[in-house]
Amino acid sequence: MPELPEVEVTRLSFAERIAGARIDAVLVGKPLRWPLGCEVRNLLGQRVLAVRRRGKYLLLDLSEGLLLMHLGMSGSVSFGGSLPAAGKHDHFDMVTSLGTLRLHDPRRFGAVVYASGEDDPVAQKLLGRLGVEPLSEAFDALGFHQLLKGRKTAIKPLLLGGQAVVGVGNIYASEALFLAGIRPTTKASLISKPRAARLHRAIQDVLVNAVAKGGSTLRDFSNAAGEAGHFQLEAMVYGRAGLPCRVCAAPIKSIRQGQRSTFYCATCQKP
DNA sequence: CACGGATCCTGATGGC
DNA sequence: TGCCATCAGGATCCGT
Repeated sequence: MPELPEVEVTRLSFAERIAGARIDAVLVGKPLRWPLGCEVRNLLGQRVLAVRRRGKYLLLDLSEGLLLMHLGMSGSVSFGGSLPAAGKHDHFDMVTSLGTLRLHDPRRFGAVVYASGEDDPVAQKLLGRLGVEPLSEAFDALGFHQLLKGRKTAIKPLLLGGQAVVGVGNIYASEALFLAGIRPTTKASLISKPRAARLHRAIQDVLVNAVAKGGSTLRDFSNAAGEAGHFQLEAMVYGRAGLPCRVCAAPIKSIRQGQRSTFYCATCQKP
């Protein structure tokens, strides 16, 4: 569920409410992708100063450290003053003076990791190789084109890799390539400067729109306050195999790239 | 180093 | 309370 828009919508839904909270208790459930990396008692008494985002990570600035949260494939966060008792898929509860922050993650590809700060090797291992933020000034069309020129792989799996740009996942990669009119199988190195500029713009547009709409989901995404997203009502290609293209009515195609499904319109998107 | 594939885990869905 | 195969929003690790 969580690509950049969902993570950002989640962040916006609880960042202000949790700011200043004192951590009173932490309950861990089944193991997540990586171990917490510290004793629970090290967290107690610390304050949550702010919540930031880097790629698909949520970064909770604590008074003496940093908590990195990742939602994996199936994770969601809730924050509130009266959450129900932890269920079988609630694997991290942080009870604070302002409410409980809970990570719900059936598949457990998500993680909560403690680091002393962003320079901590633990944090660097997770954040150090991430590409540029797509909604920041640092994401520029020329630099993006330069990066594509050096890569032989197909553009769609490259977008998922997180080295050229972070935050674009399987849904928005297909959507952005549709908006840009580029076939997902096109070798990155063969994309011309104007087409790279179009893709650069499409990535920003699709992500900004998704954040504005409250995040997507094919199923059950909701933010930390329990409100659902609406993007699925407007997907141009994702999940629409065999259905008519919303622009030209040709049937949307579905293929596999790197074990992931890709959707595109063979008419609107050129190799 | 760049690339493709296997892998972690649980649940939903659809064919039989 | 049927069983089995397939697929699902991510990202790392391991060969080549």
